[in-house]
Amino acid sequence: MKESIQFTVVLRNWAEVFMRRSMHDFIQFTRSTGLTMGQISTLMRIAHHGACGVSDIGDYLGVTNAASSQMIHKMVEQDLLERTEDPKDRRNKLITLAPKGQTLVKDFIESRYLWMQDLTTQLTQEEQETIITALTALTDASQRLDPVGESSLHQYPAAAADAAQA
Amino acid sequence: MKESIQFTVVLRNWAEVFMRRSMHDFIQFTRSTGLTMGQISTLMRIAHHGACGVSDIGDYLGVTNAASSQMIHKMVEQDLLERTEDPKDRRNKLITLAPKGQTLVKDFIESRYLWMQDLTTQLTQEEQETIITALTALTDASQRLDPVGESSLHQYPAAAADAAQA
DNA sequence: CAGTAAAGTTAAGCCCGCTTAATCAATTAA
DNA sequence: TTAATTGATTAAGCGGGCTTAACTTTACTG
Repeated sequence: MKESIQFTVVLRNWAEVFMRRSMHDFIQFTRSTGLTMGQISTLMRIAHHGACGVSDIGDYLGVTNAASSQMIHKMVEQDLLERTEDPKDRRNKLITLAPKGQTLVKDFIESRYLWMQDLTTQLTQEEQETIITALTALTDASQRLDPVGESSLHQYPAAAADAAQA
Repeated sequence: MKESIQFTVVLRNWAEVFMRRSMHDFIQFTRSTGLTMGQISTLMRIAHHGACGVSDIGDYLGVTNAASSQMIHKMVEQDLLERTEDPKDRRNKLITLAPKGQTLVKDFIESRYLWMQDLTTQLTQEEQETIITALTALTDASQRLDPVGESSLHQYPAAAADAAQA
């Protein structure tokens, strides 16, 4: 059980480092873009989950439909989102990412990626390979625990690796 | 260079998974505690860096000293922070964590830890060991790139592992 | 076809974080 | 000792996010 104790400590330490750094960068990001927490989270949600309804997003954020509708209205005006009618049920609106919104999501993820890349520049080749294995396992585990069908962004497929290369 | 491409993809995927999940949990956390982004970030900052001045925190958050002072005032009233005079220079105030603030930081990190722990329950022993190695390397790299002297919370030492065990 | 339910939108108003500007206290410089 | 600087606080006011409540439109149901 010595392993278990070490495991706990390692996970806590990493959670602390990642969250502290992410919180700070996140605040900078909101200031530079003028977006709120809820708006960024909405962009991430749609990028991962695909088209959503107004109520879906409201539930996701924990606010009323009215608040969700108002937020989406502003984001459509800013060319971050697109709002179309669901042909199946014209009461529903399908909220999707506009190109500008997609770019913002990419930038948001990129800022985290760049930081982690920075961390790894000083690591040995072996350590980097270990990290590849470990993070792949964690990402896959996340996918298993919270599976999602459609996806416009989630999980860069291996085939897209070349395009993803800077 | 095939290795480099794979590395990029893995880091981006993990950054996406971690941030999306963290954003959502973070919003829930702010709602349940009634704290703002800046307040939580302030708690994390002090927990990691140690006692700060009012201006330090303002700079860190990117707001004016007035805003920082007002925020701290409220947090002191809520027993989250303590404010004392710096004996070296009585103009300075030393802002530190009150017990309640420490607990909140721990809870915040704990929520991330629990999620990651959840992810790993399904992984093999080998994979878990790989993760220990990888995250330790990343945490250490972060420490090297952003070293800090004093610390009230940062980096659970190995000796404290038993106490950290649930 | 009425009647009801569901999804969104709009409007009015509250709350609260942030800014500017003025003020106080403590330190440093002339 | 006076003047100037620095750190922090307070007050007034703006802006924006969120809520409740009323309303519109579309879909289901008896």
